[in-house]
Amino acid sequence: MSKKLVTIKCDVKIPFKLTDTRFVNFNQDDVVALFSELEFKSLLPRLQILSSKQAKGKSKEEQREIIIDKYERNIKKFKYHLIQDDKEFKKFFTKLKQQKEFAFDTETASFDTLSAELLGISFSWKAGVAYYLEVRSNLPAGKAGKLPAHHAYLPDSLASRQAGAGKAGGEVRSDLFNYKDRVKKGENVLNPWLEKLKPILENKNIKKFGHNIKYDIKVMACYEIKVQGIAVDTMIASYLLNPGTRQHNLDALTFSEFGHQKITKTDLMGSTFAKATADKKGVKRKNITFADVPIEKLYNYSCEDADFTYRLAKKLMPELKKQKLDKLFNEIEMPLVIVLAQMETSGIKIDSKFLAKISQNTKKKIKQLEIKIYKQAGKKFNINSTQQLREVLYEKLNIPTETVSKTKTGLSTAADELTKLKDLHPIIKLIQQYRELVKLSTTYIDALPKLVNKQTGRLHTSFNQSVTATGRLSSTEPNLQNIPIRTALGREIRQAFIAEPGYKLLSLDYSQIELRLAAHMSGDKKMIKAFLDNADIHTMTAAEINQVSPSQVDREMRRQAKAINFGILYGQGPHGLSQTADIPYWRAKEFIEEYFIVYKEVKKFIDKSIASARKKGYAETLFNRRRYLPEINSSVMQVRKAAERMAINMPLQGTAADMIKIAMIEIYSRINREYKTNTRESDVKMLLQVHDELLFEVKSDKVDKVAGEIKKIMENVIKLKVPVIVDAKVGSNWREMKEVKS
DNA sequence: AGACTCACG
DNA sequence: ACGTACGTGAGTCTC
Repeated sequence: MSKKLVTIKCDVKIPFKLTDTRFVNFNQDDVVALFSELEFKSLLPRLQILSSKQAKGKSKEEQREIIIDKYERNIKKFKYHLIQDDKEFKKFFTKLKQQKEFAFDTETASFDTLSAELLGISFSWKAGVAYYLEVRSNLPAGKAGKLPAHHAYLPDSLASRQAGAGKAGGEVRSDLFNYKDRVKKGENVLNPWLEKLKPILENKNIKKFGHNIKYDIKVMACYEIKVQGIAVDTMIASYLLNPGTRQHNLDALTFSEFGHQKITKTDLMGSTFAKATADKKGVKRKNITFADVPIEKLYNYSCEDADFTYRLAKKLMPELKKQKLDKLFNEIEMPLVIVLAQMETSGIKIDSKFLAKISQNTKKKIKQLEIKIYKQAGKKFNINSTQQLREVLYEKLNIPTETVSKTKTGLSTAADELTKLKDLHPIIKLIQQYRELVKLSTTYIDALPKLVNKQTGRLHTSFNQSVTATGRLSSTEPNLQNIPIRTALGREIRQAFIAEPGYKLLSLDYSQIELRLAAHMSGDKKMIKAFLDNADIHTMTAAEINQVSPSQVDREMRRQAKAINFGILYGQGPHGLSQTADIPYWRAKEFIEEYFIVYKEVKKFIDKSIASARKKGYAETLFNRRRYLPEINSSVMQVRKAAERMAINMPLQGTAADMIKIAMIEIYSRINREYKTNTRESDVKMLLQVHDELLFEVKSDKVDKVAGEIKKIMENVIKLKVPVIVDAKVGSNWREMKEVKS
């Protein structure tokens, strides 16, 4: 009997708390037995290996070797080929040429797609068969160079930037195409294998499958190969089929769909990704990359990727069709991939000097606040620690806590709670100011300049297409969808987002798109009329629920009406409204009742959304995007109500997301058709998407024309029962923007 | 790794 | 009687 314990993380659903996380220890052998019995396979192979006699008492490193060995025996049944010389390549290439569709996957030395050095590419067009082309020592030397700040990614160019072959040396192994001669003559030629592959990868009629294919597109673009015929991204296919989960990585899908456990990156590279604790201690972390993995292991790994990407594509596509998600997939999500690739590659220019200046000022102010806070508290403490702050406020200073809500660990110190206390003690306001400055300073002012790409001098975010439950995009490293705007210092940060000389930033945003969609989808006559009359919707709502004429609506009434209009979109109840509108509970309750009398069809729409989600098991958008809501039938009221709110919100938020995605695709095609210059640059670049806003960098003299064209595209994505209004603004930075008159 | 807090739509 | 708006990502503290 193994005594080794396995810790399992469990999400436990319990009444009134929704979920909680517990860690439970089990005997390892029991877990193996249990998982087998339940056919719950995900961890099974690994656990079996680790509890085998062979692995007992071995070090982590030795266990890793055992796992890899076992894995290599596992894939013996597959035909994975390593292609290293021209003879093999020619044989492979003859077969590739006959294919109408295939999966491919690129392996690179780093994860920075602007300078990712290609190590190899794997291909598969038949389950269980794959080829890995090693190209790392075939790179043409002497092509090192800087990316121009304004390189165009697609349609045509990404400045060549291949920094020779690095450590592998610029040895040219091939004599295809008289390659050596051409290099000697100083001709600008690609690696000969890549040159052969280029027409196939660029052929629109040959379908390509990939997993997170945006990455491979960007890598190939570094080699001036413009991948076309992008048919299936299996990550996105999985996302559309099940948007609620985040398990869309290839390893997880391979396992859940085929019961095959792939070798993981960690197994392959050891503790490369292990925590950066070593960094903090000043110990230099080993920087292992794919480049350091022996080719015998790497080719199997890569072939497995291509193989299972192919199999997944073949399996998931019929499933998408069956669920009627194929149109959304083929006409929105897949065409969007290339748009996002271009946006990420373009990046946005940042005024780092300006941020450095703000940083200094902010740091000074933070120091001053610290001193004042310590004085008020009567001692020094870490203000960033909620634990210590809680102790100072609620114990040392005895600030009354009747109104303060609790978190799992004790009394809350969140902004809302502090606002309630702001008149009770002078320290509260100081802490509020301190929090704002520290937040902006650490998350933006100091963080953004560090992420500027050295080659391009610009900030390149990643847009993730398979994260959100509603169909929105998300943005990481850095998140450029949450750049401050609500406070004065926040707006200063926006000022650091600038355009190149000779260019302007152009912003276009949908005006009240979710409310307009609510009007359209509910068919509510009063709401539709308000939008048709181009009236101020919040004023109209205020007039209706207070039963006064619009001219009698004061600021306070409008503010409350605005809160209720937004609250409705999220299924908010009286308590929530009383908080956001800052009115008593009874008043909020009255308001909501009155609101549903005025906007009868909105109430019906809400009820219908819930009923439909209950019947079908999912909420859906106008474009058939789904969000599964199994909990809408929960017997726990809390849980059920939460699912009902999601059923109300998702069709609105999700349809808005669908609309802007369609607009982006159309705009992208327009830009490439009309604004490509002869230097393969573009006078118009799409830079960012912030849910209902698109940000462009546009040649100054073309701003007016472009603004009009884009506005028209955005407004006409779909025909609604109400007008769709897009506001256009232009400026030399993201803060000071003036309306563009059309 | 989780909890908390807070930036955005 | 419960808690109370939807959707994200990141920095920091704590263990």
